[in-house]
Amino acid sequence: MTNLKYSRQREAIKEYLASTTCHPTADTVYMNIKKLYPNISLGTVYRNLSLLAEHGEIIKISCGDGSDRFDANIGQHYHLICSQCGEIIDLQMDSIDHINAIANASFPGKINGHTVYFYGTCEKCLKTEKYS
Amino acid sequence: MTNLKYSRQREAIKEYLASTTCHPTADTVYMNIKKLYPNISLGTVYRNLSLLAEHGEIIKISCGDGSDRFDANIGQHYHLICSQCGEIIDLQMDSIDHINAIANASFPGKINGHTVYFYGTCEKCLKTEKYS
DNA sequence: GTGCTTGCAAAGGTTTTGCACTTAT
DNA sequence: ATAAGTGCAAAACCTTTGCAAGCAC
Repeated sequence: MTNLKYSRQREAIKEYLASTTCHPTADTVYMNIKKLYPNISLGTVYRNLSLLAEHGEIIKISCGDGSDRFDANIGQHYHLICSQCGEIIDLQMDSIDHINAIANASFPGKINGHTVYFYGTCEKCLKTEKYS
Repeated sequence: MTNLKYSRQREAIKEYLASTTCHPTADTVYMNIKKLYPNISLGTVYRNLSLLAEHGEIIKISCGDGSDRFDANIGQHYHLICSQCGEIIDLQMDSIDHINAIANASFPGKINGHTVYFYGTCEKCLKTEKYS
């Protein structure tokens, strides 16, 4: 974990991520930062997203749909992946940290964390759904 | 979802997956099926793994480490990803299905499933760990 | 000045796809 | 006979990396 020296590009990436709740992909971040810094390269975006994730300033979401996504919200929260539109939506919900204890109960190793993705239908898609 | 016609290759893939609990990648499946059918192509393996997952005969595990993994155990169970050796281990544990209800409680859409990956240290790595 | 950061382009790894041929039904 | 499956190779896709130049400290 190397030292971080200031860079405008990284700062812009952080700001952009903080400004949205839509969990963009690296490419989406790239497209948006480009508006401000037209010369930024995709490699720089990837490098900074990795660095920021490594330093715990952002979260990397790998939901297995091709590209990873990124989230500046590092507080404890969970995600819903809408089966219809594919969007990732933040869930406000009670803690489910106790599932670690449940998993640990009969496991000979040691569990210290978890990643959860919920699947379902988001509010928007539910409203326009053809089949109730 | 197309009809499935019998094929030796697909049958071999199913059998191989059923014979192991180690959650192989597509490439590992390919290597192993090759022993039986030396001419099988990687494309065929990918096509069949997708088909089988689509039909619910196997599960695709995307833990975000580069390659997807596959599992013939389609019963309800969870996985631990060992932070030290990277292996994926099946967890026998009580149901945590109630987390859907917790997530649903204050969500305006509809939740009907979840994917959980636990992180920690497997038994083997725990034993050889330097720092207690 | 030193070392982290950048842009660019090339390469890497994983997965998908087009095509002509083969096989199951 | 027809539609699904196959092998092969190329392409697509996402991400990482080597390098020389630039910038922060």
